[in-house]
Order: sequence, then structure tokens, then C-alpha cells
Amino acid sequence: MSDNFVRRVPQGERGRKRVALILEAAEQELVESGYDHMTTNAVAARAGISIGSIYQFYPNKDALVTALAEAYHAEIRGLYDRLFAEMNPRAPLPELIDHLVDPLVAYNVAKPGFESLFCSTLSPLKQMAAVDALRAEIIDRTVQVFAALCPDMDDSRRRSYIVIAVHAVEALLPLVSTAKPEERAFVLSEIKRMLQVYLQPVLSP
Amino acid sequence: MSDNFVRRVPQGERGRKRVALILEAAEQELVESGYDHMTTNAVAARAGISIGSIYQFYPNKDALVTALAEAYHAEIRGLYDRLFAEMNPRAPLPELIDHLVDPLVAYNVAKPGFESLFCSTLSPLKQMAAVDALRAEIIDRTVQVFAALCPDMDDSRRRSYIVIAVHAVEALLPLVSTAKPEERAFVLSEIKRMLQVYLQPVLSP
Amino acid sequence: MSDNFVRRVPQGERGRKRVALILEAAEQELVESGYDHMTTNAVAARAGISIGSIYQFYPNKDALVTALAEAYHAEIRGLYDRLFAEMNPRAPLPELIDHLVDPLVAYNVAKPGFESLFCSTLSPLKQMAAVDALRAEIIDRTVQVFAALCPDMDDSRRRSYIVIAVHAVEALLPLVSTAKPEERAFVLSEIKRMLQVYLQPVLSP
Amino acid sequence: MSDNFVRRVPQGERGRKRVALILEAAEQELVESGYDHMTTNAVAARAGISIGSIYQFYPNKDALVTALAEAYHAEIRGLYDRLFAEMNPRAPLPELIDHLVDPLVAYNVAKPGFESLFCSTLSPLKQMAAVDALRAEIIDRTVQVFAALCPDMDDSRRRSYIVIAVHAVEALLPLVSTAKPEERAFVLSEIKRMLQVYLQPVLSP
DNA sequence: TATGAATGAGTGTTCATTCAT
DNA sequence: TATGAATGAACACTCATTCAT
Repeated sequence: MSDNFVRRVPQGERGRKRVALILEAAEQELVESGYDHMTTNAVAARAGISIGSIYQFYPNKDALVTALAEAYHAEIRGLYDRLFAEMNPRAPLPELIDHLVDPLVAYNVAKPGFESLFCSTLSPLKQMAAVDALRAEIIDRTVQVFAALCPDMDDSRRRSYIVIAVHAVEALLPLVSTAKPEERAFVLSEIKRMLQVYLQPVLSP
Repeated sequence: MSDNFVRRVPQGERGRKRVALILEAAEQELVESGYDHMTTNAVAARAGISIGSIYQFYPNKDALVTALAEAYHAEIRGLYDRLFAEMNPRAPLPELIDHLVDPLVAYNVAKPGFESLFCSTLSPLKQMAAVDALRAEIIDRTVQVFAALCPDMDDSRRRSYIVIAVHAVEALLPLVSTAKPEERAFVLSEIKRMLQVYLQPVLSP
Repeated sequence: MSDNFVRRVPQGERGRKRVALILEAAEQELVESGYDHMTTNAVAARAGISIGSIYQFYPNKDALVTALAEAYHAEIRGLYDRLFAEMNPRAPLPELIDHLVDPLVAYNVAKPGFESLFCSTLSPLKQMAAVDALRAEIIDRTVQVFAALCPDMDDSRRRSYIVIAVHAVEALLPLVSTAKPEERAFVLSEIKRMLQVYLQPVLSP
Repeated sequence: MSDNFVRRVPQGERGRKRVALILEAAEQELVESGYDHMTTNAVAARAGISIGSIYQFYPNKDALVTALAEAYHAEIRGLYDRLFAEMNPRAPLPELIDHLVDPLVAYNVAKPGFESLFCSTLSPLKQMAAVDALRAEIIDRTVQVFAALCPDMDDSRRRSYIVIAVHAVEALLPLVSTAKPEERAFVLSEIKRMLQVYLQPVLSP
């Protein structure tokens, strides 16, 4: 994955802290300004470090945001790994959806940068491989879940349903995160219901 | 709507032509480059006019894109006006959805700038009032349709369902426009099915 | 030659003046700082214009300096054209050398930027095509002169002598321009004498 | 010579090795990139030491390159010392020139950094005292040789001839080092012939 | 003493916007 | 009114140099 996009993999405690600092600042700037309006100088200022330090770790702005995307990707992967360990693929659909959607929504609420990166079909991010990879991961994992559930279905057809479902979720995540706290549960349950009634007839036998 | 964001409402034939020329060029640039990467100079060049002329009609880049959004808004409004005239609100849900979604999808395919503007939760467009207004129009009109269908339901509850449905559609429009021609019909029918099964239980009594 | 290195060929009087202003400022900066230390901002400041204006005419620093080199090249070409019209190739060698060297030395004294660009085997200028072309022009023209003088000699051999002679002159031009006024004539005559005694035995039959 | 430009004269074996390592790396970087494009970090990397260590020995980039120039200077001095011991100043001019030029050419071919430093009238090197001193040494020594040969001549006049001759050689050294191997001998012999015919009439009685 | 992470002034360049013509 | 040359703040990025460890 990353590798040649990272200038130096920090070994020391100090370095790791710095990278975390940078990524955190980048995340906040990304949320506030978006990719194009986020400046590397602002990231540095926010992180309380010098601009040069950013370029010690990332060769350019793109690599910095890519690193952020990959960090999310890694965490999402972890999320799914845990999911797969615990989940019973023979569980009823609503339960499956709970298991798939809840962690994603929780992660999205916790990490607003994730939304800024992921929930967009537009702008330069559209061309960012790391964002595509992230979306692909989510789709692939979900496909796997449903592959266990209805093994008879045509692969590409199953994938089509999931692609549509994932895009819908992608668009609805911001609705959850921007909803007033008292409405959040309702919005979330509605998203799940939408998925459930959409997938029910085609996926279960 | 427009108001103080337009420097001068062109009265003459000539002026109206120029504005159309500018908006057309802006649309194309928006599609090719996105809001941030589209330059006002490129718009002028594409329109075959001078950069100064753009600023004769629009005080800044934002106002130019806002005007584009408002042009879409006006056309969408026309779309719905015609819809309301022809539509039978007592028709079965799938038919209603056809009537609501088909023109929107057709419009989106015909005007790629619409998608660039509308189908994005992100970046400066996020804060653009005109885009919000456009979305609000779509939501309001749809709410009206369903208000006729199930007048007993709580207003805000009905609106919640529609908001969710519209956001889902918003996210899925790009899937239609980027789909291979032979898949387009399938994607479209799936979107409609999703809406149908999502709205059926809550809207019809 | 130039063409795609020039962003816009100024048509108006005003534009031509501006380009001249820029090139003049660039020349002075080049003399004072050398290519690498000359900054485009300093050129703009010296020209009394904004940095943006430079980029209206030249797409980058390199193109600006290239334009300077090409301006010198064009003038040098003019120098040689006049030379060829007036010169008698059957004249004795010392006279030929006078005709060849005097204008070059005069030009170099008048345009210190020429020296900064031309009299260097080093640094990024080494790779600048325009400087190579300039040197090649001087060599080619000189070769032509001597081709008339001793037509029997092997072409490549004649060229070898001229290449050596031109490089020597190139190195000695700065000696002339930095010499104290009262020594200048002496240095110049010595350079010519060196050329004369070097070329005499090989070129004249 | 060195003096306040050197931060610390390394006493120990270890220190002397480090300095040699640094200078060697600096030389290679100088050849590959030129003074302006050579970075101190690249020198450190090439030397396999830390950037800090360079600044332990040299206060800045300039001092580092100056040290290199002085190293060349010292070796050139050694060259001339040996020369003087062996040379017969009453030898015929061509032989004298052989004795003077051959070692210089050999040295230049062996140490490409020498050329990068010495054979340039330009850029920051122009102002580098150490390069001037190096050139002065070569001129002084050559003057001494010819002082023995024609003791009657006016000192300053003799020096003038030598200055011109040395500058010519300076410019022609790169021609030797870049020449194709099969042409190298020819170029070298031509340089010597130029010197010979130039100096013959003025220096020998 | 050696290290190399950290610094930040300075570079080339872009582009929204202005205004003289 | 239309033009497009002119502006200059702002940006991504570099690299000589410092200094805490």
C-alpha cells in the first residue's frame, strides 16, 4: 500500500507522535476546508510544527491526504476483521445489517475526516487511488458477507446490489453525522430499514 | 433568488446571449475540472469572451457558479411544475416514483453540470446556499406529492423520509450517469425499487 | 526558435515595451546574481511590475532566460549578417580576425548579460539549449568564414580548430570586460594575436 | 589559507578520515549538480554521515566548497613543487609547456571536481576567494617559470601574457575532459600549440 | 562528539479580481 | 460596454542551518 508515498517511516516514539499530530491536524483542516482549500501550511500551524516537518514525512500534499485515507482504510479493515470473527453469516438480514452499518456509522461520527474523504463522488478526491481502495474494501467485504448468505446468486449481480447499497450508505452517512442528536437514532434506523427492504427480496432465497 | 449576487441583469438581446454563453462555458469547465480547479479565465476563454465580461455580470467566481445552480434550480422547478400538472397523486407508488425520478435522471444525464453541483456533500459547494436551495426545492416538491398521498401522516415525519430518500437518489445519480449504457436501465430500476420498498410501508396507509 | 516558449507575443506598443522592460531587468539580475540566484520576483521588482506580469509573457523562469539568450542570438546573427556583407574572405588573417572578434567583444562589453549567459561551461546554463544554439551559431559562422579562406581543408578538421578558438575567446571575453579601461586595448590585441598565430599555420595554405 | 572558515581542525585519525569522506562526497555532488544544486544533505548522505557532522567541520556550505578548493589548491601546489624540482627552466618552450600543462590536464581529468570549481567565470563561484587563490597560484607559478626564462622582461607585462594564457587553458580544459577518448590527444596538442605560438614571440628573446 | 529531526525564510508559480483603455 | 493586461496574495515545496538528544 503506502510505502513509496512515505518519505520516512518514523521509528522513534517521538516520530510516531509527530506523524499522529500531523495526521490529526490534516484531518481537521480537511474537514474544515476540503482537500483543495486545505493548505499544508495551515496543517503545520494547526499541528504546532513547522512546514518543513510535514515534508519530512510526506513528499507532498497528496501523499499526506493519502496517508490519512490509508489510516482510515487500515482501521476500517480492522473493523471488518473483528466483524468477521464475531458475525454469524446465517443470521437474519437485519442483524447482518446492524453488524455492518453500526461500526461504520460510529466510525464516521468519531472521525469526521473519514466523511470528508470518503463521502464524495467529486473533486480531486475522485481520482485519489487511496479513496477508491477504501471504497473497494468496504464493497468487497460486504460482498463477502452476502456471498455466505446467498451463495447461489450470480457474483456480478450480487456485487451490483452491494455497490448500490454502499453508495446509498455513503450518501446517508453525512445525514447521520449532521443530524441533531435526538434525531440520529431515527435516521440510522431508517438507513438500515432502507437497506433491509432493498436487499431482502434479492439476497435471501 | 438571484438578487444582489448578480451585478447586472442583462436587458438586451445581446446581454442575454452573453450570459447564456458564459453559463454554458462555466458548466463545461465545472464538469471537467470541478469547482476549485475551474478558473474564471478558462470559462472566459471557452465562452470566447474576455474575462472582464464575466465580471460585468457576476461579481465573483462564486456568484457565477451560484447563477448556474439557480439556472438548474429554475429548470428543475419547471420540471416539477409540469409534473404536478400531469400527475395523479392517487396513482400507485411505483408510478409516482417513475414520475418523480425519471425526469430527474434524464435531466442529470443531459446536464452533467447539474451532477457536479448537486451530487456533492463536500468542499465549498457544501456552503453554497444555491445548492442547498436546489436540494430543498426537490425535497419540498416531493414532500408535496406525498402529502397528497398520505395526508394523515405527521408533516415532519413525512419530510424525514423524503429527505433520506432524496439524499439516496442524489448519491445514486452518478452511478446512473457513469454506468455503461447497457447497465443504465438496471441501475435506474434498482434505484426506483429501493425507493419503492423504502417508502411503501410508511407512506401508503 | 522560441515560439512555444513564449506565452503571448505582444502585439501592442505597450506590450512590446513591457517585454523589453522585463528582459532588461532579467539581464541585470542575471549579471548580478547568476541564473540560480536570480529570482523572478527580483526581476519583477527591478522592472517595476508585478510578478504576475512576467508570467503573462513567459511561462517560467527558464523561458525568460531562454528569451534573453534568443534575443542575444538574434542580435549576434544580425552582427554576422552585416559582417558577411562587408567582409572580404580573401583578406589577410589578422583583418579577418579583427572583423570577427571586434564586434563580438564590443557586443559583450555593451551587454553584460551576454557574458553571464554565454561565457560559462557550467551550471544549469550548460543544459540550456538556447545557449548551445548561440555558441553553435558563432562557431558555424566562423567556420563559414574560414571555409572560404581555405576550401581544401577537411571540414571536420577546420571545425575542430574553430571550436578550440571560439572556446578560448569565450574564456577571454570576461578578461576584456573586467580589464581596467587602459588595459582593455592591450588584452584585446593579445587575444587577437593568440588567434592569429594559432590559426595562421593551419588555415592559410 | 583555511583559517576561520574551518570550525575545527580535526586532530584525531577518526576526524581526518571523516573530513576526507566529506570532501570526497562534496566533490562528487559538485560534479553532478554544480554548486547551486548541490545540497549539503546530499553530501552528508553520500558520505554516509549525518548532516550535523558536516557542520561540525564547516560552518556553512560555502566553507565546505572552499575547503574543497583549498584541497585542490594544496595538491596543485604540490604538483608545481615537484615540477620546479625537476624542471629545467632553460628548456625549450614546447618542453616547458608540456611540463606545465600535462600535469594540470591529468589532474583535471582525474579530479572532475577541480574543473567544476575552477573552470567557471560564473555564479557564486565567481566570488569565491579560494577559487581566485587557486587561479592566482597557477598564474604565479607559471610566471615564476617564465621569469627564469626571460628575466629581462617587464614583470607586469610577463604576467599579463600568462594571465591570458592561463585563462585560455582554463576554458579549454573542459574541451579535453569531454572530448571523445580518440580526440583527446589532438585537443591537448592543439592547446599546447596555441600556447606555444602565443608565448614564443614574447617570452623567448 | 555524532545525530538527524526540526526549522522557516525563500522559491517559482497560479489565478481571482481590477481597471485603464 | 467590452477588453485583457496587470496585479499580488497565496500556495506547495526546498534546503541551509540549528540544536536537543
